[in-house]
Amino acid sequence: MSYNFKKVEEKWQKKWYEEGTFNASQDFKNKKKWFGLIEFPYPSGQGLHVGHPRSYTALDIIARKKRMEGYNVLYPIGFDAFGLPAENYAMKNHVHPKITTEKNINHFREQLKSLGFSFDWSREINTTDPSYYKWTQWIFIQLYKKGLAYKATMPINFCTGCKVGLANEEVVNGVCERCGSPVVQKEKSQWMLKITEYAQRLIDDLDDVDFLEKIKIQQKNWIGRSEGAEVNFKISGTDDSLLVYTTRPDTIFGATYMVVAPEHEFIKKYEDKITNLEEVKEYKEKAALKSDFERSELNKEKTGVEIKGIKAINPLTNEEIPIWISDYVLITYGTGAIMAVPAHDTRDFEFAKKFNLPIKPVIIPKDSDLLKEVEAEFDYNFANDFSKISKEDEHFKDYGLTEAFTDIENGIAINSDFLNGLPSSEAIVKATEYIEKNGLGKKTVNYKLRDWVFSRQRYWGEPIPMVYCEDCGWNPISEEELPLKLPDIEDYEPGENGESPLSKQTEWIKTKCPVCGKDARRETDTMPQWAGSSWYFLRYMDPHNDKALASKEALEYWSPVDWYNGGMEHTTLHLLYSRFWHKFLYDIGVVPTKEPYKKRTSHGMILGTNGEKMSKSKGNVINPDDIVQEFGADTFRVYEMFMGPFDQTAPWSMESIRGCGKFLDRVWNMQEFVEEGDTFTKEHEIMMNKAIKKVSSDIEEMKFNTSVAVFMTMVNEFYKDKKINKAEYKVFLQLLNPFAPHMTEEIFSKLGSDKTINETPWPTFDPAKVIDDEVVIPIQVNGRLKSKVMAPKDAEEDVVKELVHNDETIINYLEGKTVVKEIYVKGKIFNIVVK
RNA sequence: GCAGAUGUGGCGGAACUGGUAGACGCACAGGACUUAAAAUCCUGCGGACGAAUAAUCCGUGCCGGUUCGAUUCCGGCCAUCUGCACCA
Repeated sequence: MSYNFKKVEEKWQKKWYEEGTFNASQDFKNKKKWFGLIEFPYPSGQGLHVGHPRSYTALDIIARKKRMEGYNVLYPIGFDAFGLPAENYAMKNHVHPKITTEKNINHFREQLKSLGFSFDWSREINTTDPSYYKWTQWIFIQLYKKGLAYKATMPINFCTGCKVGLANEEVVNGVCERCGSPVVQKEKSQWMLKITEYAQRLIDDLDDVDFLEKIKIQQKNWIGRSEGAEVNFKISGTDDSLLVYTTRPDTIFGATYMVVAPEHEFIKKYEDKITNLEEVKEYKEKAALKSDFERSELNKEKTGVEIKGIKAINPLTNEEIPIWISDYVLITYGTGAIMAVPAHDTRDFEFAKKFNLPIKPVIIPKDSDLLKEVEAEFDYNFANDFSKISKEDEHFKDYGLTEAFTDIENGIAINSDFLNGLPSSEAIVKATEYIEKNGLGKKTVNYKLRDWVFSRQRYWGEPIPMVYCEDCGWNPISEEELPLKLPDIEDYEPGENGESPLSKQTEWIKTKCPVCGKDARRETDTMPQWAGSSWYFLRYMDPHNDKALASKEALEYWSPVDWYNGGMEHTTLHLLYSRFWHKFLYDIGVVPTKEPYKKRTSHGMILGTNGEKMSKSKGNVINPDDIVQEFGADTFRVYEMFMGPFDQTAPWSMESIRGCGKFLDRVWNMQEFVEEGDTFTKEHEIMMNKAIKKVSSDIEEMKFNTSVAVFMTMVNEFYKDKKINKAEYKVFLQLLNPFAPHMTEEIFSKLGSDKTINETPWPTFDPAKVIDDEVVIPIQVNGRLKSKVMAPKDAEEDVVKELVHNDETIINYLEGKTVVKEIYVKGKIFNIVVK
């Protein structure tokens, strides 16, 4: 009786998808809800990747279990369909992206259905559908109205060969991914979203959600909060000053020069005073020509030019110090200018070495001999005479000044007047107080996070619903006009100088100003791919609503997403962007929760059989269709869950998947010897209870691989004496159902049941029956296993002790030795310490 | 450089809050069935020394520590992977 997976899988899929078995009920009042979410795919021409089902199967298992536990489950699916590949394909083959997208979606849908996922297909969404992106545009307008969307001139990646703006992922090692020409930065006026306004809340609210710790850490690192101070350095001979940001105000006494970024306005301001203006301007221009890649290239020599003719004054030492221009200072961070403390900053140290600038130590390691000497003499200013410190000087070694000393944990201030003798952490506080008290500057917080560049010079994206009028400036179109539909075009080539293809659609661009009614023009840039995915989970709650992005009632009931699984590669962009949008929607009263996702987990990547990342060029791509064809969906699902820990990478193995197929065949063939019986047999009772306990908790902890191992062990047990009864078989099938839904439903119905497994409650276990009455107690001597005895599970020490001392191996072993100590851990172990 | 993760048989991997290391699967070997092969079923399978399923020793990246007992805890290294990266 061999198993025909093709027939069985088709039968059940037809039943599920035609009858809408998994459509989430609209019962908003009487049932607990559970909303499970996976990252909706981009429908690429290559079809589904074997990596997609890993995540989808995992949450499908959880969703199926939750249904059996009585939850009203929402497990939806959709397509994130705007994006580059469709547009590039259109350029090459002159096929409208709409057509390729539709074709690809149809293919994906078939593939997903062939795997038996319990998605609610009645709620399928598509980000390129105008009824969907109407609300993406609506959210943008709300952001604009609250001042969170603004225009700014920002550099774009521009390919000198294709004359087109490129996305970051299209720039590989500084050249264009397609033609290999160098990529330069080109200034362009673009829409920006003020995500920085939410930086602090995006950090703080991580405390309230259940995300994997590594996800929280990555998000925090990305946001990059740092505390420090802004300090003014006077420009010598003027009332003006240069503002810097520092996280180490305790090192100001060691600031021996300053540096401004090439783009800093300072240069323009002092043009007439700078005596080497030509040289400075030349440096500035050279820096502008460098790409981001070149500028941040590793191990590169520092470059810079001194700005001659003006000096700054260190506010604490009152010494005149030089000002330099260098591209190691970034205009985008802090104030675009720094005070350089070469003794205690690695980059400043390198720069000072190269240009022979003074290096003045103001911190000393707390365990150095020199510190003891200094303390004994009560003279923290001993080194003010720098001529004494040279490479030959013994003291120099103690300073560790062959490199910058940056350790904040282990530093003591010296050469720093009122800070002398303080550990760095205290010195920071005291220095900051001093700065504020004396009007030199103030305490500040900085973030690495930049505002979100929201414009793309592309066709296949949501049009930005903004209009420019000569008199009124930028204004959003009226909300009644939404959606602003993407016009159908035939020429997908970019416009002049990397403009969007829409810039050539003269008729579409022409419009009236929404404020004054005069002739005006539309924005031709479109939104980035991240836009549609920043709120899609909300649309699932009420996907067909044309009055709002979702009804209040639906949002109240389904929010937040209970469990969101996705890849680590989306931790810093998609996950952060969607949290930002959600917080904004919360602020304007659209959504009821501060955070969109209660819980976030991640899956590991599936590698090729050679242990490398799957890629066409390496020829190690596994096509899911071939796998389903050869082994069936159930085997595919079981294998992907069995292959290793869910959150870690795992290589594909054709041999191992065969093993999973064999296991399912054995499950099927148990029908040949199943006996009548409506309770567990005595011999299987403990095993069944243990299995229910283990599988139930494994699923919640995503330890699917060990659940599959439990199933295999059980089957081996049933085969030992070819003994299983109907009650045992049924519970076994219920537990296995989330993993292998088709086969288990089929056997279940053949065993004679008026319900499908999907309609039965999840099995429960009896806590009293998960421990054997008799347990094996290992006996160790000096921590090494020597023998074992059987004992009742709650046996007291004296009982076990007697058993142990009657054990022949142990008697032999203890001969001629002295027992020092005996340790018994109830039901676990007996250890004898001997001499 | 910073942050995070990982390191256990030939391979993928188990091991609860410190308590029998190697569950389960793959590969491999032997056997049963078969004219034969495939499939299936049964058995073995970390290493050393053994005829041995007798005893002993070694063994969870390396070195050391705590403990009756360490894959697990602590300190110090090494290697690999993934993010980020001149963030002052």
